[in-house]
Amino acid sequence: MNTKQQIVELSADLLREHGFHGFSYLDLSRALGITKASVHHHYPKKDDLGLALCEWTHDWLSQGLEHFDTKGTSNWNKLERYLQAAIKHTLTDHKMCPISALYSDLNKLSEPMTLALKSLDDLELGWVTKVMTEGGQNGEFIAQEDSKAMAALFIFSCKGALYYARLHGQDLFHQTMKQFEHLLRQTGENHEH
Amino acid sequence: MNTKQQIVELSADLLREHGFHGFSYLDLSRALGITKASVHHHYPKKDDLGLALCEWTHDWLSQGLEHFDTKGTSNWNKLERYLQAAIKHTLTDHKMCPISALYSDLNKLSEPMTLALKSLDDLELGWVTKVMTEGGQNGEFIAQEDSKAMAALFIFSCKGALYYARLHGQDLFHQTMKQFEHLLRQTGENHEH
DNA sequence: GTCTATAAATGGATAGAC
DNA sequence: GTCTATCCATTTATAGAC
Repeated sequence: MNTKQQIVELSADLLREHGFHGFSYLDLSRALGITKASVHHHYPKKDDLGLALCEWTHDWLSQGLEHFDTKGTSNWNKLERYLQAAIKHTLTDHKMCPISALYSDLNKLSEPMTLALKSLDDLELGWVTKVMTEGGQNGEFIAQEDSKAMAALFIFSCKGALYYARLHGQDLFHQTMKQFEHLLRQTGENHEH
Repeated sequence: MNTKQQIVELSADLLREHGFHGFSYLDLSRALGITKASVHHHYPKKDDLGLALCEWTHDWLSQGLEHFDTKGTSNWNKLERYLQAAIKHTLTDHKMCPISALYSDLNKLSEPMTLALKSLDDLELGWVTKVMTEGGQNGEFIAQEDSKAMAALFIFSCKGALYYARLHGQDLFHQTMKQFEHLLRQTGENHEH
């Protein structure tokens, strides 16, 4: 792998651990065994690196969604796969979702990065909306007049619960999403594994 | 108002606009017309200031919750008052919730501040849980096996929607919380104003 | 592509005079 | 309580040699 790719991969890790303003060119140079000036050669401004990270996140998210979307599974199962990925990523590997990581620095991001972030949201929100719509139509979920709002409810609950889990423990995450499932599927039963 | 109080009040504003690491002693000194050294005299370390901000937020939150809690109103009305305050604060005045602002910097906060933040969460979550429990018992809301999980769902939805509203517009906030209301109250009707 | 060297700015913090 | 002066570390960024 060439240096430029290594820089993005490493930055993606550091982004998810510390946020965009939580790592520096010095951190990158030390980890890669090169100098700061060399990092600047590949990404002159940190904003260039930031845009590359948005592209990286776009690919990361697309691949994830495609994987959750496997043909032949129920719509609820798609959401469960999303949640399982979130659990592994955040609760096990202790990394933030890269979108949440970028949101942490929202007020200091450049306009191009802000726009890129918005389009990442749209990708994620669009996917969950589609799942909600289909699940509502085939009777898996309760009927929804506004699938996008239900999708937002799901995403906010999941990401909020992941944030709080860092201070309040993992149980709160599981209980919150179990509650969401109950509301969405209108069943008193827990889901099967 | 003495200087020490002025510093906290101003810091609380800056916290809600830029996060805890998004403002500096220089910002404070310039706005107050004194030097950095004078600010340090009142709060030697920034962590001291941070703990004072947690206290300030505790008071701010307590007063808010007490206000929403007026006797004789329905439990749903209490949640509506909470939402109205969130709307005014964030969508109108363009300030973050101070708890969310502190969460933005979670990975860089000192341990005392992290503990203080957790206790702020507990205060808020406890209040909403009580409202959910009472509303469930008197038939206002759907029956809940886990009021705390429902409270968490409400808080995460509200705060997530406020975050996203900064990029995606206010409609997403209103639609999301309308969807939550529908799930909680099991009615197809919109709420009266 | 990588290096040395350096610039310019910022942020937190302290010593000591008034 | 406030000031001047200063320190030290960090971060982003550039010039120019190899």
